[in-house]
Amino acid sequence: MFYKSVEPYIEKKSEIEFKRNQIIYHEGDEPKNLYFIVSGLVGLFHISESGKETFFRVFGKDDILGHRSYFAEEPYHASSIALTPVVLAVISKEECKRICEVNPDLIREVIRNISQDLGQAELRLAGLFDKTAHKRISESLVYLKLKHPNYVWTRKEIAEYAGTTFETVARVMTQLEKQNLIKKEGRDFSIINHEQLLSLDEDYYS
Amino acid sequence: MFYKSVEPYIEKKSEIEFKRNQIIYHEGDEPKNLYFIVSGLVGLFHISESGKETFFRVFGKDDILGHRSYFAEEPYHASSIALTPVVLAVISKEECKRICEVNPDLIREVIRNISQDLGQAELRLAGLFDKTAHKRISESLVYLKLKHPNYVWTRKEIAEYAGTTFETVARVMTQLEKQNLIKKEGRDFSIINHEQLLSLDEDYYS
DNA sequence: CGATAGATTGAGAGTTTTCAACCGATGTGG
DNA sequence: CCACATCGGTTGAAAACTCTCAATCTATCG
Repeated sequence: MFYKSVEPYIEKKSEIEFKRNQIIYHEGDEPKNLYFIVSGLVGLFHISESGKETFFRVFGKDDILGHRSYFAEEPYHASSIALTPVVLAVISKEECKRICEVNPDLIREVIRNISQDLGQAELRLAGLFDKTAHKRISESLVYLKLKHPNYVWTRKEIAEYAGTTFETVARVMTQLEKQNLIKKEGRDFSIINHEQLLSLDEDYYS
Repeated sequence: MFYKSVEPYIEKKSEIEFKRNQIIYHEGDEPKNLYFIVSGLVGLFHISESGKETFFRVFGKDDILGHRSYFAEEPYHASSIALTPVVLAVISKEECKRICEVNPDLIREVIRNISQDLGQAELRLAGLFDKTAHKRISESLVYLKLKHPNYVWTRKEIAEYAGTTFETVARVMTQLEKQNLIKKEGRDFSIINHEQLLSLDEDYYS
């Protein structure tokens, strides 16, 4: 959505390609560019001291990337990794500054987007404290699958999004399949009943 | 910090007062105003279905309030509550829009602020998944106490910030006092050794 | 000084993690 | 095109951390 509204204003455009699992930028680095996704899927991950990974956000076609650190004027707090082969449009900080000045819409868009992400992050925070792993996993399955139906999410990615371990994800998915709420298909899965999956009471044990 | 840079541009100014524990706005409400804190302390809390509360953010003098929802164009995702007696300057959405147009600095300030908060929220998310309650509590003690040294934080508030229960906070604080890292003073406490408190190994059990 | 909100401490329960072993899918080189 | 290597997934059992519930204590304030 972003890229389309900014593209006309770009003067110096360049594109880069990344293979699956390649790192686009590292946690701790100073942001030098803004990126827009031309094609592919990108995940934003944080790795803690103990080595545990957390999956913060997913980005898809036309999404902007690296904007939080750029506008926060901070180093990256997490690393962006290509989940599929990815093509990015790169825009330098200087160019971005210029575009923001001639086209205030970009900044309006970005501030709305970041504000929404902040709300979402805080509600996830509350959920991590409040909800069982079972519920968080159900919600993550719906969120991730709806957002990118064609990508095959690994148990590990789901776990890192939901804030749990891949073993727990596997267990919960087995249980959800027995309840006919999802269907495992190889390593992929599909959702049979969205509403029930989200309104889960989970006092069901087979 | 915000209020000072915006004040000169305000045409219609009005102030409201709140007593301790009064609710400034409710989760779910549609934002109609922006608020600036003239004096006092405000907490942003979310209450989940099960009744568990989470403490998202603190606001103090000159901070802006209600901005996330305003810029996200969403209803409030949490409630703002006066932690002390509070005086707020109220600015209508219309006025805010006008100010943003004549004074682009406000929006630059806000986007930086929200971006930093998003980073912080996501790192808390990662910490909730990764760190022990003990460590999260130590960090919360430092954060809250440094930010507002004169406010007497309750165990409940600390717990809701750290993502744990007040009983666990009480236990950890007792332990930290035995290690001479903090000192309990009535219901208040002071920090004796910041660095050690943050670099805690916690394999220490007395 | 009594009332009340907040704090402490103990013991037991429960979810989730951890560690470990094993299984199955997928993809590649011979 | 098969065989094997590898990555991802499943399942079990035990351990661990934190929560919950409950009883008791203590600041603080009218």
